[in-house]
Parts: sequence; C-alpha cells; structure tokens
Amino acid sequence: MAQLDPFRQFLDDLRNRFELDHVAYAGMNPISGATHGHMTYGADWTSHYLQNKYYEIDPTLLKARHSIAPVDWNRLERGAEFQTIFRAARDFGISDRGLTIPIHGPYGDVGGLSINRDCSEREWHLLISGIIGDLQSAAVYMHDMVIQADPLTRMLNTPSLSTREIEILQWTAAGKSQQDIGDILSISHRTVEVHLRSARQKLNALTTPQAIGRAINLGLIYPR
Amino acid sequence: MAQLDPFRQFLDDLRNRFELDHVAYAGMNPISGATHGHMTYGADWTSHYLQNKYYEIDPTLLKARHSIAPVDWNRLERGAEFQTIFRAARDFGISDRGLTIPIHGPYGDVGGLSINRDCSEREWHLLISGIIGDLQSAAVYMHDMVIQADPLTRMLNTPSLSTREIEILQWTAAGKSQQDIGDILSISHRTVEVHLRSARQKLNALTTPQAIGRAINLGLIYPR
DNA sequence: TATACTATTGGGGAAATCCCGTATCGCCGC
DNA sequence: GCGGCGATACGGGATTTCCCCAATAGTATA
Repeated sequence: MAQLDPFRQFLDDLRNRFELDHVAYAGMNPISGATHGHMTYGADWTSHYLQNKYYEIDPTLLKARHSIAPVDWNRLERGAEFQTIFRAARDFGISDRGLTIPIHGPYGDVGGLSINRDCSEREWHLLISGIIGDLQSAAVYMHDMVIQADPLTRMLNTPSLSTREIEILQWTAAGKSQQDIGDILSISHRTVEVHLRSARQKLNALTTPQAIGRAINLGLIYPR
Repeated sequence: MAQLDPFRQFLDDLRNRFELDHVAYAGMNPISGATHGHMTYGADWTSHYLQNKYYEIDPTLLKARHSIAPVDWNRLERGAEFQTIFRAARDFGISDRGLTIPIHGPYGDVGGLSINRDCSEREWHLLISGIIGDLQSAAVYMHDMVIQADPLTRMLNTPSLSTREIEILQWTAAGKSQQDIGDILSISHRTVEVHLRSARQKLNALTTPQAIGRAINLGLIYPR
C-alpha cells in the first residue's frame, strides 16, 4: 500500500533527504469540506491522532490557517490544546521540535507541511535555515498534488454556472437587491430570483449568503 | 528615495544575490482594493507599464491569481495580451525569459514575485532549479511584508464586530436562517436580525450576502 | 429525428428578511 | 453620580426573498 501511494512516497523521500524524524501534510478545501492527511508517522500515532480528532484543535494547523510564513512550533501559544496534543505526541516518542509551512491556494484551500526532528536548538536552527527554501517548494508541490487529485475539488472547481448566474451572483455580492438587479439587467426580478436559485443549487448552498461565500472562495466572483 | 524603500531594497538584494536582470513584485488585497507594486526595472519601463495599465492584462499576474505553483513565462498562452506586453518589454530591453511565483494569503490577498534574466535555455533551467526554493521563501516574505504594511489592510482587518455578531455571521454563512440561528442560540429571531443588521452596518454592507462576502475576505468567518 | 436537458424568461403566494420602534445592562468619562 | 454609548434582547409591520408553478429556445444525445 504505502509504497504505492505517491503522496506517502513524496513525504518519505523528503524525510530521507533532509534526515528528518517525520514529515506530515494536512490540507483541506473549505468548499468540499474534504480534508486530506498524509504522514510518515507510524500507524499508532496516526490512528490516535485521527481518533481523537486532533486535527480539529491542532495548534499548528490553526496557526497555518491564518499565517503565510512558516511557523516554528516553539512559537505557538502554549494553550490547553497544545498541551493535550504535544503531551500525547511525546508518549508516542514524537518530539515537539518542529515547523509547519502554511500553503494557501487561490480558492480558499489551505494546507500545511510539517516536519520535526528531535535535536538540539542549535542543530535545529542550522537545519532549518539550510532547507527552508526546499521545504517551501515541497509544500507547494505537495499541496497542489493533493488538491488536484481530489475529485470533489475538481468537480467543485468547475461548477458550470451560466453567465447569467455568475453575473447575478456578482451583483448580489455587490449589495444589490433582486429588484435592483432586474432593473440593471432589464429583466423581471422574478427571473433574477430563478437564476439565483439555480446558482444556489449548483453551489449546493441553502441560502444566498452561503452561495455568495462559496462563489467567492471558488473564485467565481469577487467581494465588493 | 529608492535606497530608503525597504521593499525596493529587498528586491535589489535579491537581484544581486542571484545575478538576475530584474525582480518585480505585484500584490493586491481584493477588499481594500489596494494594489502594490515594486520592481527593479528602470523608471522608463515602469511608467510605461503603469500608464498602459498592463497590470490589468498582464498574463503573468492573471495566471498567478489562479495558480499556486511557479509559472514559467514560456508556458504562458501566447494571447494578444501576451504579445502586447512582451513586445513592448523587448523594446525596453527586457527579456521574456522569466518566472512568476504566486503567493496566496489567508484573506484573499494575492501576490506574485517575478524574476527574469536574458540567457540561454540551459542556463535558465540551471539557475531556476538552484534557487527556486529561495525564491519561494523570498516571495512569501515579500508578500507578508507588503500586506502587513498596508494601513488599509490593517484597518479593515480589525473591524470591531462583537462576539455575537461574528457568531451569527458565521451561522449565516453556513446557510442557516435567522429562525434557525435563533433556535441554536436560544434567542429570538428578531434579535438575530438586529445583530445581523449591526454587522452589516459595521462592514458597510447594504445586504447580508454582501456582508458575508466581506466578512469572509476579512477572515472574520469561514465559508461553509 | 426524437428526446432530454439546460438557459432564459415570468407569476402567485408563502416565508423570511428588513426597518421601525422599545428596553435593559454594563462601561467609560465628565 | 449621571448621561452617553454599545451590546444584547424583543415585537409590529412593510419589504424582499423564496418556493411552487409554467413557457420558450437552444443544444446535446441516443
């Protein structure tokens, strides 16, 4: 299995190349809701991590969501979640000396590539400064690979909204009412609503505000 | 002027370090609408570029908006815009052998770091493979520096929405109706609407869909 | 060619949202 | 202390949106 998984293969190569303890990738597409995780950790820690849903509170991932620059784990806030996860990790023989590189895609997709190695402070800084550039590239490559491979992403990346639908979504995001838009486009406000409904359906959204959020993150429209 | 500008300084250093012809950065925040450009090109090409509003049709920038991986200029589609810009660039003695590294921030902010050098195909590939990692890091650093320095970004990044308002915006983006949210939070749907109205006001939005769009791009809430 | 599917257009009426009002509570400054 | 201000809470009634319905034109597909 593992040796056939290209993602796992890539991470293993990365680990070997830079003599790291472990390399892990976690990514998600807020639209499809799909999350993707790959790691070189053993099955024991992996399953423990997943079973306890650590990915929901993992401070490295939360920080990555809001950051663009690499995040050294020793700069994370030592909150309750931090203690929980890193104490558990230590029990599995995993060091808390690590780094996470956030990656943001154009459609709201986020990911993080994490590496860790148990070593001295000095050794760690030396290592990082030497390979940070390569890691950055690797993170981009890995994220791109994962997102492109996600069929749901691919599907949602190309929701075939009609010209009218996108046009009307754009005006809606600009704060126009259905009546306004009808006047602007010289059609009935009833028709505007039909297109809006169709757009909601295609975006699998329950309400117009939700559809606007998704359309923006899909890059279909821009906020105004 | 130039020698005091830290952005220009950074790009100049980058150019010298890797012996490039030129280094340029362009970024924008879709919310504030502010665009930022910095480059090592001469004033003549820079002003020509700006006067003709090339940044609106520049294929390197357009591609960067939708890509995450570095974009080599020789892989761009040879459209009319491409011809216009690169032919003009050649007149200014600027080569079409270059590369743009896209950067996406967490709040919809996008940027691109471009480098170029007039040299042989072989030389170019050798150069790129050697420094791509460093460029990636430099791009992240530059983008972060620019966005953080933008006072509009900073201001818009901290509109003081109350806890309740953000909470309700988040549920709204999740597709819940006001009645639903009232039930969830155990308050009247009337009250929900008041908070929503207040949020619209603070975000300077005319409608709820517009407010959702802005809140998402401000990083106040996440699309669901 | 027949059929099926989508894009576009519209109406009637139910449902939700929005604007007006009011009220309480806590905080900050004069 | 007290008046102002923002956060929180609620209701009536006007406005808007939403869900049912239907029709036509174009395109794809069997």
